[in-house]
Amino acid sequence: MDEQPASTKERILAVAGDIFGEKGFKDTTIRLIAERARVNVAAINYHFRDKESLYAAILEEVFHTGFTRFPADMDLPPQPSPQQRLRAFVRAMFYRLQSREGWGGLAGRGRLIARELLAPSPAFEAMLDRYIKPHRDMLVDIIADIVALPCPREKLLPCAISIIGQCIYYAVAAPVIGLMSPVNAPNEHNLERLAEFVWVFSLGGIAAVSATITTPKETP
Amino acid sequence: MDEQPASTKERILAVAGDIFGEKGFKDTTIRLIAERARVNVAAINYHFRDKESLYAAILEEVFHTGFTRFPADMDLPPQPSPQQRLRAFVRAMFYRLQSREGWGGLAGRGRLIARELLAPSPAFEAMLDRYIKPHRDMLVDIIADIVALPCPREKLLPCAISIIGQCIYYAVAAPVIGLMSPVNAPNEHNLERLAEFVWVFSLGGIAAVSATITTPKETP
DNA sequence: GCATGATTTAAACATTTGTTTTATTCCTTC
DNA sequence: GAAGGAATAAAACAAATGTTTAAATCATGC
Repeated sequence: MDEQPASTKERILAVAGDIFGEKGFKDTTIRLIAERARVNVAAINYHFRDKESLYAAILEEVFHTGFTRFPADMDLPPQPSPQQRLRAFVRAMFYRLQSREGWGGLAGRGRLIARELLAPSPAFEAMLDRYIKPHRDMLVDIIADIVALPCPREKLLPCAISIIGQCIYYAVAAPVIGLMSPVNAPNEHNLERLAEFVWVFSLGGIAAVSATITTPKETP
Repeated sequence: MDEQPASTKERILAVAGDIFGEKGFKDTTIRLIAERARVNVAAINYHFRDKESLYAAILEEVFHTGFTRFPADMDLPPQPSPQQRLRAFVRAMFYRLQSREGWGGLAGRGRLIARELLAPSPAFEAMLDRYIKPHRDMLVDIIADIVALPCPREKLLPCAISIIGQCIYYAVAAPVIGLMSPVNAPNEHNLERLAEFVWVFSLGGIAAVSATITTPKETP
């Protein structure tokens, strides 16, 4: 967590991300960041004007590194099937949210994203356009290819929400899942297994929804 | 929101739930509660010792009314099929989290639950044993009946997490879903449609997972 | 070597906020 | 109707916290 000296500014960025993720914006104090980064409180305001700007800088950094290190087409073979693309998408999402190198696992930056979903900060709205919307569109494209039927994209959006929802739920509810079912707690060891499960489950979900498109009837 | 006079204590309970849900524990100030409840600040400490005890009282009330008003077997016909029981379970979950009479919709108590998942308070742990674990077990039972194959319950737990995850995601990410896809924003009007969708999607997911149990092979 | 600007530090400031104190009012009961 | 406790109100308190100030230190270019 606390590494080599590095520059003051870098040390602040390094620890602030973890602390913001762990405690949320309001609960995070400039003084705690200063202490963990071994830096004077005023240095934070000097380098990043105020607490809110520091937070915005963190958010930008978190999204950028998360999406560049784990792109949605991560580890895909050439000419992948839409099913394979969905698997890569889900896997990347889990890595981004849960792995130590991604957004930092349980106590780290993955939780910062979860917090933003619950109560978006002004700085978050920019991330929506720059990262999240294109990412969602990519997923809808994949789903459309899996369904392989003429179908308006709006009908596919709920599928995308359900898939993303499963992934993000693991990030949001990590503490509670850990308490209630330690085996399924999202962490480095379970990552691949959980991603695989969500993928299989979602393929089934898409198939079921797809069936209601061809034959617009009630399922049992 | 601000109704008749009622008693001081009741007025505090009524507005505090909404405010805690909207802003979270730390961001909620005793003074704001006092103002909205048209009550003196000291009255809050008088009736509920301190802020944390007030919060614990709210949490207890929220879980109790949520689960009694919308039980998991809500509106079920006699001798329901396991599929129907799943539908009722999902529907009750949506009503609990999203409807005005339940945990209070977007700005209300549903968000309070979402916050607890993300960062459980000490008071929340009691709710786990009293409400959440039995509720989860009920869902696993339903899934087991749908799968209708000899299968250890641990294998079914991820299904339960995926289903609950979808429901809760709508509560957690309501603000962002509202921004990105207003049509699917969880609210009183969409409630039934969203619940129906999650139900169909989940039935498909269970079927897909079920298939991997009988024939332990890879899906495409 | 020094002068200038960037960086860091310690201290102080101003505000917010949970809580307590003390006095006053209200209500029940004898 | 008076007494006594419960409830409410206004004010004060103490701690936490984001920010600023002003001085000290460091680094760089001449």
